[in-house]
Amino acid sequence: MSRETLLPLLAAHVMAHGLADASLRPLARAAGTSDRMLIYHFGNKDALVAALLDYLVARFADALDSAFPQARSASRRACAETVYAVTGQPAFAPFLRVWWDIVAGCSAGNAAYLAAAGGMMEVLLEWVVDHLPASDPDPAAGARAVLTAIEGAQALRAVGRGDIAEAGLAALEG
Amino acid sequence: MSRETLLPLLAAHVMAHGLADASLRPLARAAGTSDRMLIYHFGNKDALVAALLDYLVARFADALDSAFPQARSASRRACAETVYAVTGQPAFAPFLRVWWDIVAGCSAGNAAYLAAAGGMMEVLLEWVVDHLPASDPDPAAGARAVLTAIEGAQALRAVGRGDIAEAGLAALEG
DNA sequence: AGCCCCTTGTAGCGACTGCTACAAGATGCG
DNA sequence: CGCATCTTGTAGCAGTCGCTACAAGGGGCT
Repeated sequence: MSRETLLPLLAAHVMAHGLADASLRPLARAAGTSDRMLIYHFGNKDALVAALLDYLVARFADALDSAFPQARSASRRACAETVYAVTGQPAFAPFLRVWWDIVAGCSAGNAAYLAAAGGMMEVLLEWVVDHLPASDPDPAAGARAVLTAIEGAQALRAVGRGDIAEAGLAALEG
Repeated sequence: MSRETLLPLLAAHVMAHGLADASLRPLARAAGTSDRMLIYHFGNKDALVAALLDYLVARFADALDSAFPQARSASRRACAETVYAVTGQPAFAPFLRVWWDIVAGCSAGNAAYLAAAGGMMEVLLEWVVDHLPASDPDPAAGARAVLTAIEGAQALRAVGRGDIAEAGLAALEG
């Protein structure tokens, strides 16, 4: 039972039950080991969470590549709406749940969360650039506009106001 | 010492230290009372948090009215950028911190948080409608577009990627 | 005076938190 | 074999969590 064997099991538990109030004993139970061994392998809880965040960023990149259409979108709006639609599927809910835990942690000043969030946004930004229409006049700016709209739409959906999000995305230019 | 006397003190502590992991004893200390009395006044912690959320929504509405210019903006983009600029001031950081705790709680399925978030979005939506240019062809749709962009920009700023947020807002139409 | 209700303090419950001391197997190497 | 290093289990630490049982004060009532 090494870190690498443990991480997928720990990540599964975190995606099912949230990251913010994950504690060692439930995590250990989910991974078929003991709190004692988690500390042995990772040193302390902070290091465990940092490793978990790294792992989740990598899994997020995988999910983007596998769950989304390969083709470029027809417009910035279509690109944003595609991401919004796909991330609205139940399979993505655990990811988003962890994501909002991370945003809240960043807002509280947690450095490890900031690093993980930065990685995720970098991955997503590159993905959006690659999926904008080839005709886009300014892909770098377009990707930032799309990403801003996506984040806002997901926040609104998370708080039960998907209606606002959908109207907001529909008003995106081009 | 009634609920009404307590709530401002409790809210101050929550805005300074976060809502997600606020616990009774530190809350009581901040309000100059005891955990025993918090339970006496509110019944249990869930009810206390619900009352606190109600109070925070009201304070949020106040803050919007007092901290922002009365005038209408020149464009949807200008409206979004004004809100982004004002909420970027240090005085607003505690509000945003609580906000992301609320979003994370919503994502975890907490009903009280969902109600509070819904109230805040309703307040904000109305405020944006009232501050769009009078010439806006579709204020309802425009406000939703602006609100989506604002939420996304704030999420990105919270995770340290204000650069993306600013470029995203700059690309907002009209 | 006597009673009662509202408010409050003290003390504690059982469950949980991250983490550690200690010791015992397991495994590999000379 | 004998020694050492890696891995693991058991038990427990001091601290926090939400909450409660019990009792005592205080003020208003008849």
